[in-house]
Amino acid sequence: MILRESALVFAEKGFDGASIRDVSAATGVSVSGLYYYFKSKDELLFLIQHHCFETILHRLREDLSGVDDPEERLRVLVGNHLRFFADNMAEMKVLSHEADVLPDDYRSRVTDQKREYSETVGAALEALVPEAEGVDLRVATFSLFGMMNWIYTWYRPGKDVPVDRLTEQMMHIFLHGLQLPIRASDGQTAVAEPTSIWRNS
Amino acid sequence: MILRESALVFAEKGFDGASIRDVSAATGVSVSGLYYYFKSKDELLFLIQHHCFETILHRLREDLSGVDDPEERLRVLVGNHLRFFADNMAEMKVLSHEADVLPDDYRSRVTDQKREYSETVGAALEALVPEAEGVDLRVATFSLFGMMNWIYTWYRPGKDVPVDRLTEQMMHIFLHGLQLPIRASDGQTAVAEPTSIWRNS
DNA sequence: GCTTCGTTCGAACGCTCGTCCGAACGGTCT
DNA sequence: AGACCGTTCGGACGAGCGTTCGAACGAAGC
Repeated sequence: MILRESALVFAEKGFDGASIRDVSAATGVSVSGLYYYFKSKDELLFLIQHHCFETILHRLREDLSGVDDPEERLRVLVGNHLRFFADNMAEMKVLSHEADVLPDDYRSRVTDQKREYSETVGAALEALVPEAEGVDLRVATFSLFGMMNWIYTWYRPGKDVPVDRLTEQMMHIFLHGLQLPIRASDGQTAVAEPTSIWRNS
Repeated sequence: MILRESALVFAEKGFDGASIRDVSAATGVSVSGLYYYFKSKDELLFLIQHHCFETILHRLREDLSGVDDPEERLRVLVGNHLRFFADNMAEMKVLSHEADVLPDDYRSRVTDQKREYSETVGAALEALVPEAEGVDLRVATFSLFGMMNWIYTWYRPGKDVPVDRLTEQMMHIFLHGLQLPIRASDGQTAVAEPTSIWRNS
């Protein structure tokens, strides 16, 4: 598939750093042949990103349907995200890196997908910690995304822990942390109040 | 300062996407004037990255000296990282994005700095959870880095929570998570064993 | 056999890229 | 005054960029 090969090239050299001729060499399709399939280099990038989000959103809706428990929903979500990431590292690197390179019309369509995705995550989180009024949901959401998305910089499938364990571990960090005892202000150890730092004031 | 203005340009357009003429326009220095200060575009990028790491490493060593408590060391580390990030969003975006664009000789020097930095973090973490043999330190370390580094995609100084609170919140997530009760396998709630998922087998 | 259609390509277009050259500037020394 | 020096610049260089055009292909329909 041309999209996949192109994604590899863009992931390695960056979108601007890779030339159409690089893509041509990698895919075996002539330069003008590429322009038969895509009407511009921008559209090629858009198609990669759009197809990627389409797939991940599709799978997410499928796997989430019928799952009601908030924590379980989050687990499904993280598992899905990490599995897709690990299976499509090149595409996801392109997705993370070249988010704002596209001209407005293309970009807004990808942004819409991205918004739907992160709102799904936000909703799952909100369902999980509804009791904490004034929770800084934004920080929590993006911290989770940060953990997950950053793996394209270090994770090597086959050498690092498998995706299932990665999911477990990140879920654990996010829900329970390293689980050190929390020091109370009187110097003794204590269990944290769930909402201790989650209030906004 | 030329380095700072250049970083802004590179952050906005990407290193390959930005031309020397863009940098010239942003800095007010003529194109050939720039080549009086830097012998190539690559060197300009290198100087930005190198100077950035130099500063952050310098401050880190300063702030860490005399701090012995492992948890406190981690707090200093996270605080430093986030503060520097928030104060130099453009440079840090360039640092994150264009890490592997440089030719080998430049890149290896930046990689050395990066290694020193992440080993400092790794050591702090190891000191914090020494009791857990077979801890997957790698996952923990990069999850923390992910949370922190990802902020360049969403954090807006002045609009989001201040850096101090951000530090607090990320520390809390990383050490204690959202603090939901952990379900034991018999269906009752229970307190997690600190090392529960941190063993490797 | 001839035409049409979807597909593929080599070669060229105009343009922008990173880099370099030679001249010009304002000081400071003799 | 003249010579030198660090600094700055306009303008040019070849290379490579994204994109386009017209020709060539094999298969399908008449």
